[in-house]
Amino acid sequence: MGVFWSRGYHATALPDLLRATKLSRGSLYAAFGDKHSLFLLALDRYVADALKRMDVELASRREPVDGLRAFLAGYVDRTSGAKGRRGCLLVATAMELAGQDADVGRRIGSFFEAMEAGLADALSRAKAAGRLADGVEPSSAARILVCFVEGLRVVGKTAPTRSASQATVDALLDRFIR
Amino acid sequence: MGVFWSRGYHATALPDLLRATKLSRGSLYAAFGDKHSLFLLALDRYVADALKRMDVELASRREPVDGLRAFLAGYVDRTSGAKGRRGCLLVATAMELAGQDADVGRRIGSFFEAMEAGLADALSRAKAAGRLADGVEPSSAARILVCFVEGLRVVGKTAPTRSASQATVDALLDRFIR
DNA sequence: CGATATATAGACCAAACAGTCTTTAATTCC
DNA sequence: GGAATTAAAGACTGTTTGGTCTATATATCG
Repeated sequence: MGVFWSRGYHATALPDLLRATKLSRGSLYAAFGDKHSLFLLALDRYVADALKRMDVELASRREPVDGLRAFLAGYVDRTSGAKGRRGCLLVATAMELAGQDADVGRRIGSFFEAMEAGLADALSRAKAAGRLADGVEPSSAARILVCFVEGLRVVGKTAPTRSASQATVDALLDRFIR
Repeated sequence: MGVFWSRGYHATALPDLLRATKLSRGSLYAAFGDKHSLFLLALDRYVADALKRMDVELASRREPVDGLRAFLAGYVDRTSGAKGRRGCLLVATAMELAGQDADVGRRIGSFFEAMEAGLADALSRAKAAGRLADGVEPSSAARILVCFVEGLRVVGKTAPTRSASQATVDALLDRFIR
């Protein structure tokens, strides 16, 4: 997964995968089929990790606003400095393959849907607790946040400072939370 | 430019470029050097087009709020349906190359800076005209908008409907404008 | 211990890659 | 119209690509 993450699909060559998996050529093909199948597996793992992490951060037992803060803090962490420069397998894959590869396109689409649903849920709970600013609708705010955090990953490629990213996130949240 | 835009750097092969430029192999190398130089030229053109369009949309002679609406409407148009699926050369390049290719990284970084500066300027004018919601700071709002529109391009890869994108943009602007 | 199954290392393949060079055709210029 | 310049077409090169296959070593098991 790591090698696809760092270099993207097309730029990752078989020797890179052999080095990363410490498998021989034959064993790799016996275990995973071909490069594309292996990539799909890596992408699935990346997506599963991301969704699991989001579930923890936005867990319904904690304060929804704290959950949103934790969720966004995670993005600040992953989009600043060297981590930011490394980028995001999901966003890179969306841009590189989602338009042409249906298997990939479906995965990307359903990930965004899942993230939006999780955020909408947390936002509704925040609204029920009276913590949302006037006129904020959970569903559209969730879509805004999805776009915003994916945009953070793009801008993160220029390795902004953590404090700048954090300030941006705080300023955004400030418009939605009371 | 179009062929790099549709397929990305690594996935674009010499034959694709020959077809697109209608040049022979020799002429293409005589005119542009190598693939990488030609790509940089295409990227520069794409960036110049984007900045020029932004300057028009946010031009200081018109109402700043109208300018922001026009700017965002352009993004709605380019990130919905088939256009959305085609994606954005700049974002795709940021994800594919910005981390490893310094020439590309600089161009991406300065583009984001220029966009942020243009937006910050329009937002300050809106603030001076009393059109910004309470507590909105032009500089941080500009950073938020940069992230948001780049995120729109990512999510646009799943070809959302125009009305959904427009609603999201409206909901965001609603938090900043009065 | 000896036979069998398994996994490794890496030779090997055809195709595609970026880039060069030569040959032929089309222009331009006098 | 004929000489000189330019551009086109595509053959060619060495490398690298994803993928297969064979020979060797390692491990498993009766």
